[in-house]
Amino acid sequence: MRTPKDRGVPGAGGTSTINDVARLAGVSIKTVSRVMNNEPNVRPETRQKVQEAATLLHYRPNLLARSLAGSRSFLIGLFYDNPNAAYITDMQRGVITRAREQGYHLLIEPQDSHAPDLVSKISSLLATIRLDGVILTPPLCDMAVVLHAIEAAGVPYVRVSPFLNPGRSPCVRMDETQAAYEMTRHLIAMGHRDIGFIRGHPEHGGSHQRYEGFVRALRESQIEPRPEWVKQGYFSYESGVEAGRSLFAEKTRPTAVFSSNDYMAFGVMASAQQAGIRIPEDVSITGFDDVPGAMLVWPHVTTIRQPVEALAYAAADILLTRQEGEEGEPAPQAPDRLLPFALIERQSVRRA
Amino acid sequence: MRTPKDRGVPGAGGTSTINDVARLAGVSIKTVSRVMNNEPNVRPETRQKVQEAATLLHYRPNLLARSLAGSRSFLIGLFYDNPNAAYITDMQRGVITRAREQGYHLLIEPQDSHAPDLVSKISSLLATIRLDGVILTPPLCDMAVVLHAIEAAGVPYVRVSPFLNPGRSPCVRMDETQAAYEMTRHLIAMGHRDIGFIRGHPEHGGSHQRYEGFVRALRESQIEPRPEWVKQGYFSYESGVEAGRSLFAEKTRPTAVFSSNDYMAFGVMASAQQAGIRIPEDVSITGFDDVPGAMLVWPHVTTIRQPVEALAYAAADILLTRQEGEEGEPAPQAPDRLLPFALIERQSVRRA
DNA sequence: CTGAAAGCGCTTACAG
DNA sequence: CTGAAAGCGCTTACAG
Repeated sequence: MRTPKDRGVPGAGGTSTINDVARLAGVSIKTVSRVMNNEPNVRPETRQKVQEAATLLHYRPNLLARSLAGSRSFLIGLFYDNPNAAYITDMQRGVITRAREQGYHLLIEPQDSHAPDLVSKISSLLATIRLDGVILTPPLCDMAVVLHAIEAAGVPYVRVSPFLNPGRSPCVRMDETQAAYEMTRHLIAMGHRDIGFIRGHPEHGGSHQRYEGFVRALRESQIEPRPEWVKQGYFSYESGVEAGRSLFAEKTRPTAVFSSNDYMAFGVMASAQQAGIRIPEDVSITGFDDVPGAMLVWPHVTTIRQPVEALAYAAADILLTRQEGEEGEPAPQAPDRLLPFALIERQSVRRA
Repeated sequence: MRTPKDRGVPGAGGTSTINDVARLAGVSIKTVSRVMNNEPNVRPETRQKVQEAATLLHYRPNLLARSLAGSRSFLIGLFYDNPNAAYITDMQRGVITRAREQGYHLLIEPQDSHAPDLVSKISSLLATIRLDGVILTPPLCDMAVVLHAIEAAGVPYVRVSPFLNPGRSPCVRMDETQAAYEMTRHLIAMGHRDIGFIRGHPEHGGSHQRYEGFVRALRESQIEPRPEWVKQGYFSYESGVEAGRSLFAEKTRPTAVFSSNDYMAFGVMASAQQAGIRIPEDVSITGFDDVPGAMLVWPHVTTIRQPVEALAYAAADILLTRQEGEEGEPAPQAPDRLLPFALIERQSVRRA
């Protein structure tokens, strides 16, 4: 008779434990622990003996036990509230790629940023399961209450593309302002001076940065943005349709429209089509993000490629590198990591 | 001086433990455990005392400790190898929705189904972290070696849309054959008799079922499928372009093309456009899946809506319901759950 | 209805 | 270079 969960013979179907390995190798469990964690101060022969025993028994350290006894859980949490499937899967892929290099796993925690109990949910989660780090994307990364809850729980976190509170935590980002600036410069270089703009969701920091880059490029060319050509959108296809309708109903029409993201650009294109406005013959369209759909619509959309997966990888890297580092100070003010974007020219823009 | 990880005063910033609650409530930790797990046999007053103490201390049972001591980890794993972002996020959403109802969390484990060490990776993962259940999607759910590894680890699993080995595990699915059958019937009802077909990736069971439904509907109307109108695709946009080119290069052209998924349908549409073939005037197109892009391309694609999120919810439900159930027998041969699909008519089909 | 003891599988802090 | 002891925060199996 053994414990209720009968593990049977070590290595035979059931899982073997550190005790099984220690016994087989003829050492203490502490030595097995040292070997498994690649700690120094183990005689080479001893190390090998242990490794052989571990291999023989198919031994894998139990993550849960390591977590409870030690100071690491080997779990990273990804918090988000974003309906863009491509963005989410790219983020996940980037984080997992880096996490796996170090034996970490990813817990995904989609959150409703408008839920009244958002903070208590996060606090509760963090108390229930000790995460070694959390990655935050917009708009959660700009919510002070969220940051506060995570800080209160003492969990390290990295923010992706934050807007508010720079310096409050390590961050990864691309230069959204510069990207919008360059896109606008591109339109101007193509001969456009009458350019409309569809703003993104006001709760997303990127929306403001993109607008800022747009205005900066315009003014640099002595063009004043015309308020009637700047429409508010919410990053959704539908909001793009509506913004497009409103824009194309103005007395005079711009020759180009810069949408703060691709989905809205698709909406603008649909509204143009309904109004009998041809793209790019009558009006040029540009987007932002380079989602897969940008190659699906016709004409294909000129846009900015966000390095989402690379941002995610970098965010995980900050978390895990610090983890491995000295216990001491949290690395001398880790500077934000800035990743490059790319302007992708396709068929939705033509010379004015 | 306390332990190295100084938790400070219970409830003040740090996390409180079952001991803190027991002390404050004046009971044993076993009683606290009973209350937290909603077990019977606790006097109402005792229960209340404990609950008050727990609330006061912001007590949350440590998931890792529960896992190690008990038989549950409160962790579900989702294994997949699928590039379709919408499918993945829908799956995740469905699983998480159900999992949260019971305090469970989701670990995502994308896998390369062609990796030579796939099985050892899965075995290793399962030994490292005791999951309470695993959900498998195509093509992983049809790989015998994968099923074997999970069974060897003694972890319950549910398969989504499996093709092979029916009855080997609980499954959730929609009737893919019937869906393809109905789509084909729809085309026939619209006057089409010359119908082409783009097959899906041969490693995905659905590919064969969809083709089978197509052929069945055709034969039922005394139409024999023409081999030169059946092209092999691989579920990707590019493979759709290629299949479309090949199809439209045949001496005679079908009046409709049924693609085994939407992305290939988009590719077929692109190849048609390049060949100067109008949709739906010259040829009707249908897809399968109803990905967001189906509403982005023009004309919008008539397709089959898969209940992905509902399938995921159902899969998690099977896992968690069994979890809660009797320890004894694994529920008398849980029947597969069959979920309804929907045929979505849009603009890519017209009467022949 | 309640609790004391043992133990889950590891790591920590220490001693040698 | 190695190990014995204690403990992480819970649940299990019992006893009363």
